[in-house]
Amino acid sequence: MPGQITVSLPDGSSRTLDAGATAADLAQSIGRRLARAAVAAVVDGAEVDLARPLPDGAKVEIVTNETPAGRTVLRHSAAHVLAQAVLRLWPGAHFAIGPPIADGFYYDFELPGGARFSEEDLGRIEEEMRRIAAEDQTFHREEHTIAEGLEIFSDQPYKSEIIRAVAEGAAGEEDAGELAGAGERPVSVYANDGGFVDLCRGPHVPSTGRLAHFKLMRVAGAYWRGDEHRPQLQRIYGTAWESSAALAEHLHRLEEAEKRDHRRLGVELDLFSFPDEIGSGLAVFHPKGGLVRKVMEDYSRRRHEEAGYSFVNSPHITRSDLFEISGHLDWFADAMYPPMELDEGHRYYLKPMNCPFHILIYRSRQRSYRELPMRLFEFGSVYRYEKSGVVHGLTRVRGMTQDDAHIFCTRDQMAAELRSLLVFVLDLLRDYGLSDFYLELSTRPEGKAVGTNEEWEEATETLRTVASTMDLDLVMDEGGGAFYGPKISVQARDAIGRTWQISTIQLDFQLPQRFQLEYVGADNSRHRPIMIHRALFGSVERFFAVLLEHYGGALPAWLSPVQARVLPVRDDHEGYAEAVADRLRSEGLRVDTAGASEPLGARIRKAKLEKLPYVLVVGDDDVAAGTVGVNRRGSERPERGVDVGPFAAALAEDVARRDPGPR
RNA sequence: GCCCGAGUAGCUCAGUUGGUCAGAGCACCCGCCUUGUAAGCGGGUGGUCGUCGGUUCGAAUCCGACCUCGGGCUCCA
Repeated sequence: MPGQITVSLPDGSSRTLDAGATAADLAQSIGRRLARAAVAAVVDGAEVDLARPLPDGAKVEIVTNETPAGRTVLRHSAAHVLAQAVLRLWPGAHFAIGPPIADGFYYDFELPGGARFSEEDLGRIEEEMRRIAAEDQTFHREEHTIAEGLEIFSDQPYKSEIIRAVAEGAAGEEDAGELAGAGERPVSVYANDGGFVDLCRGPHVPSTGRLAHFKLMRVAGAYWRGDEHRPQLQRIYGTAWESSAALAEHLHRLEEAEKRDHRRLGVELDLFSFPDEIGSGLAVFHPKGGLVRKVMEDYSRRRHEEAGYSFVNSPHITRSDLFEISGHLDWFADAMYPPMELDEGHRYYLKPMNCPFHILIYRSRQRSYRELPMRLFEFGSVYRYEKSGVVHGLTRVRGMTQDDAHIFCTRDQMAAELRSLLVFVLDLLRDYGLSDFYLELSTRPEGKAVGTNEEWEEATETLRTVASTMDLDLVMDEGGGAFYGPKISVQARDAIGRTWQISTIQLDFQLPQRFQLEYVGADNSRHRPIMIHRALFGSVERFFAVLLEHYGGALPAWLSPVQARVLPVRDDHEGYAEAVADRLRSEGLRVDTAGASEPLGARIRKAKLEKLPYVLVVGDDDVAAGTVGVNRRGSERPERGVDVGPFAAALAEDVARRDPGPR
């Protein structure tokens, strides 16, 4: 029928509309609720504004605000409004890029006269954003030529730079969200009724009035194009959601995440601290934290022993010669503590890595192919002079202990060795309670690497092949390898879905050459081994932090510093409480008692705040019957009259099996 | 390293414009209470207000430098 178009919907149905109808009209024709929730549309596979007229025969999908794609549109639009607000408040400000990100958005600015945002400015900016939202300004999309684009943004150096990058076909991925399509008029901009124009590919919500549930979170510095040699801009982070409930839920999640922050739990549970007197990024572990570490390490040692590793030890400090040979002083020096001058000009360095030491152990005598693979393991403490701004709790420190091992093997052995290693890694991590993994392959860091292209290619391909057999997602990290070789890292998602880099496995053809390592083969001639560097925890400190956050401080019984506390109801039950504690200790359990100087409720509360797996209460009935009252972490109500012997045996069994509960 | 912010008792925090502003709760110590599943009562110890310097008659409060921490950027186990 002339004057009408027909479009098809995702459910296979089709609808007929007047010619010139937009995606908004389509949504409206389907239902008011859909129209209200609609923020954009996907027309024949491309995301477009709701105001775009639909071509006849198009496949159309309405994007609603509560979907991931819809939230992205909301957030991109909110970033746009943020920029509009800032330019209203600071006339002459320059704005750079403002993309949506996970849970929110940001925008980078440069204020006139070198002015800087402070946290207090966020309130004013947010107010201005609300005003713009209240004005319900329409977003108008326009497409321009390069020349027109440069004219529109003639007073905006960062926008101009992006447009010129498009013109030269050199637009990076970062810019992609900022620009437009192809063809003669590749510069797409969005203009608001208020006279504000931003470079943007879109789509945007139809008007600013659709944005209501947003909040500015923080202000931070950020280098232009992520390059520390370029100007530093001011970045404002915000979050935006489709409803106030979704926003509130997001803020609540942030609060919950804060409660399981390992730095906070470290203080609350008396596990570790960072005394100022020692210096930034250098932790001390208190008795309870030290005990958790010991349990972690003991189990790791046991597993390594079973997996055919040999245990070695090496000093924390070495003469510079070692790191000259290894190449660390050429490639890693800026992450090393400066040297100590000793013994008439000899320079000594704290070690930032263990590998050269293990290499010297290998090289201490002639090796036969019969000894390979040789797996040398050490809990090796290393020191790295991290830049002051990057130190962060136990996850980024200046002194750490790696569960480090170096495997020396033949080229023929390396694929099988890597494969069994990956299985070993994942199996071990699962025993500590992590179960959701993916792999990352880091390739040659251009300009910061030793070795030939062929060697890197072979090493990288070997890792890729092995990784691809693991039935896990594999993502690329171009240029993220170590200076001597590519690496696979194991990333784990924790209980609330955050990802952490845990293990790293690096394949190295370089250090064996630099140290001229050899083994005598079956053919009676000398060959060069290759090396695998691997740390499964990454560092004991970081892994400790990850586990603390994963469990929210409620460590499973096998890792818990105190597995059960016995509480006598009255003074006269203390003897029995001690007897119960001793009975449990005889099963190898870690148990303490808390006498009746405080009311039972108060002692229960303290034990709960310490997140102990079990609190055992003993009173008259228990003394008479040889039982305990069991208050198990995570269970609704306590269980009375439990026989001590079976309880002790069951708990000991849970510990032996590294049972993950109770939480 | 860079940008923003913060450092007041072991912890969490109050301290208006510089002048009894050195405080509270928890923790800790001492008493009393003798308790059946998340805070019993009373008393007490404890801080040169991150450090050093400056402004001032007078600084926790204003200024500067440094240290440490937090949020980011860059970097990374």
